[in-house]
Amino acid sequence: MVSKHNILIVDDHRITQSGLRFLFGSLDRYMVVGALDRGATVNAFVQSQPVDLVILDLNLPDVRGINVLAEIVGSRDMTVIILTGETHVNEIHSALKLGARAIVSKSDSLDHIVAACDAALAGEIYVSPHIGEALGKFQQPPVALSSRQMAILHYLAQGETNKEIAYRLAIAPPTVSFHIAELRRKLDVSHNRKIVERANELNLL
Amino acid sequence: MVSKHNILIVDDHRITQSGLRFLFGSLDRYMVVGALDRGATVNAFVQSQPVDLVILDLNLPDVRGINVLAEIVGSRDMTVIILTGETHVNEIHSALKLGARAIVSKSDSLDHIVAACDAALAGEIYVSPHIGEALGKFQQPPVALSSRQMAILHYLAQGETNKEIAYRLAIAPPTVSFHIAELRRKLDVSHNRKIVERANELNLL
DNA sequence: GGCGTCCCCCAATATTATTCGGGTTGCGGC
DNA sequence: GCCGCAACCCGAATAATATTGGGGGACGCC
Repeated sequence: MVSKHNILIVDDHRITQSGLRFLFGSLDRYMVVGALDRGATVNAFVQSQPVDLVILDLNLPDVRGINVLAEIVGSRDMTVIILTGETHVNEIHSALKLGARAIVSKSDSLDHIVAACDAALAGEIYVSPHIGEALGKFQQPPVALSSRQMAILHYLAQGETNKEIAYRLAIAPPTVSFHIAELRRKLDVSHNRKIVERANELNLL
Repeated sequence: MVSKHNILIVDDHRITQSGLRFLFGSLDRYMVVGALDRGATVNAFVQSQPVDLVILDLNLPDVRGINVLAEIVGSRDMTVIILTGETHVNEIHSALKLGARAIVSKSDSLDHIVAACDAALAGEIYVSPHIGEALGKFQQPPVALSSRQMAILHYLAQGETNKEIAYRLAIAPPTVSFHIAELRRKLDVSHNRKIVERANELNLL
């Protein structure tokens, strides 16, 4: 290998940065050229110097990691992989859709992290076993809500009363109740007070 | 220093484990004797071999880190410090109350982690700047709920109806409504549907 | 077209929640 | 003791919400 791959680390945990630096320090084919703890600074960095691979945490203090991804991906010849602590299924789907080339959990072994980098740079898509398992558990809940039901769920989550929702949607209050009853049925809960909670569990919000 | 301090790491992020191993490997006075990623295995470990210092993550996959702390602290001559990713104020207070000797954020620099270990072993209590700042922001708003209000809030959070709550507490439904109105007033929300949400924000649950 | 299905809507009615006026208890201070 | 105060409780009237039953429109399909 004639030249090393330049790696940029984006993670607010200093200890994680340190661990990654140590890890890649032991590998000849990689070189860490920077480590950032804020999402807002990433774009400037990748435009100021060549970066081949970005290792991005989804959980940053200032910006949602997913937004950083959206901002930098595709702008130049650069591969982005996600290294995430908690596993939020819909964020992972979004990341892949946006063009992330690999997803690894911080709970995965170091071997998996390296494997993800190698695979991503080779043009493959890599999802670690830990993440894959989590994705498997969440196989599409077959709860399909109509647009009306979705809208009402949305307002419900804001804590609005039926009357307010009725006013907003320009329908009669009993109609709101009707849709809420449908939500209760589809979400399989007994009380209205549990609907929002359940919807959050299912990532319907 | 005649002997090294034995450190046990408890953190589900392998990369963090690795970073800590690397960090303490560069310090003569410390030695990492183990790294666990499950809370359930901690107790067995500390009883099987001498451990001077436990570095504990609060966010573990199986058990709440705070419970692990409660289980192991005081059982023997052992110091526990908390190394946490997200900063949940009430958990931090609980941890200190339970006997944790230091709190450090994963976002803190490595120097702070080492400082926390040194201070904790010296008998001091150490709270990192990052954590201290977060604690400062949250200066408890003085929302004091009566025991009745607390009980009703609890059932409310379970999604029960007024009638059910009335039955459980053996009081009349209108009385439940009365208490709920008090909760609305004290929590400063306009709708019942926001009470639980607000209570969670204020860590009243 | 005719049929089935799904989503949407509403009025009348039943159920639940809230407000209001009023009462009890317990507790610290004058 | 007596006052004020706060927390607690209730019944009856009122307001809000849920359910039921019925109907309309859009779509796909034979």
